[in-house]
Amino acid sequence: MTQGVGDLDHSVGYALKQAATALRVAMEAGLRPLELTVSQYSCLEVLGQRPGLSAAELARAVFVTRQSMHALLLGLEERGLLARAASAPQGRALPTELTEAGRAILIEASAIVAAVERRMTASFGPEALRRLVDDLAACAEALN
Amino acid sequence: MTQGVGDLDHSVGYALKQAATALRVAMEAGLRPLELTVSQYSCLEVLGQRPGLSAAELARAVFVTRQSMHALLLGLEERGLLARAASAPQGRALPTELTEAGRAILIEASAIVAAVERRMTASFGPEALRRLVDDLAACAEALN
DNA sequence: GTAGGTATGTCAGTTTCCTGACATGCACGA
DNA sequence: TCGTGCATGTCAGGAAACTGACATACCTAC
Repeated sequence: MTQGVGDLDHSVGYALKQAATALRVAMEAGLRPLELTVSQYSCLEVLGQRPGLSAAELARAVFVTRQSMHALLLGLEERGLLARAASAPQGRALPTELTEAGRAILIEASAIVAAVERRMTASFGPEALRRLVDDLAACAEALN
Repeated sequence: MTQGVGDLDHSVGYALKQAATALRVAMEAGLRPLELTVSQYSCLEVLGQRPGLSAAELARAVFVTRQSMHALLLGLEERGLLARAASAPQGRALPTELTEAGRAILIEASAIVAAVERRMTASFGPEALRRLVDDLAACAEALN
């Protein structure tokens, strides 16, 4: 079992990196007019679907450290796109929510990202698409 | 067509990011004993399969800018893992090749990464695996 | 032959994310 | 009650990637 990775054209890892990079680049390009980075958009999207999340919970959902999320939140709060509770209802966690401006820009951004995803998977049928999502989730699950 | 992304559990983009992140984390952990970053390993792996590539070609294969690849190559060359031609046979491109030490560490690293990939796709049959790779390649293709 | 376009190597500066560290608030058991 | 452990928020420093810029080498068209 000391075999190597083998031809990159048949490596799952390489294909995964290739697809993820292409998606990130396309999202960056699409979101640039809104002056949103992919991380910032991800933060808004998660917050739109799960209002009241703390910075640490957001960080886990967006796959960054809570330190990075902290800086991200400062920027978005400065732009008036979200608001953080001034004091913690319980524990230290500060619930965060989108402002009206945040919801507005999220609608635009989410439409842009949805269009990118549709372009990426235009050749997939609904069943193949669902299977791909499930397979990717299984990959992540197997490594955690 | 101004619909948003929708539930993240059913979003291809989110699943892709999740899987790619899990893979990157697992690779970082596996490669740490060799004191190799994922980018450094990727560089060695590509170079092992396609000797003589230039820095710019390597950069494209590894999905980084040629500036980043330049810094990467300096580090790997300093460690004696690869050697770059002193002058260009034609044009400005400097062919790069692995040294004996580079080939040796690549064998170790490639085995580690292959093990991670196997762990990630342990629940997949050969056909499902090939289909996943093809689907990911199609995703990348559709965005480029 | 010369000008324009493209590809490469390299330097510099900036951004973004990370690791490390510390303080605070809560839960649990001795 | 008190100490231990854990999660969170935050500050500081460093590593890794990026963009912008410039010089060089080739290739094409005029």
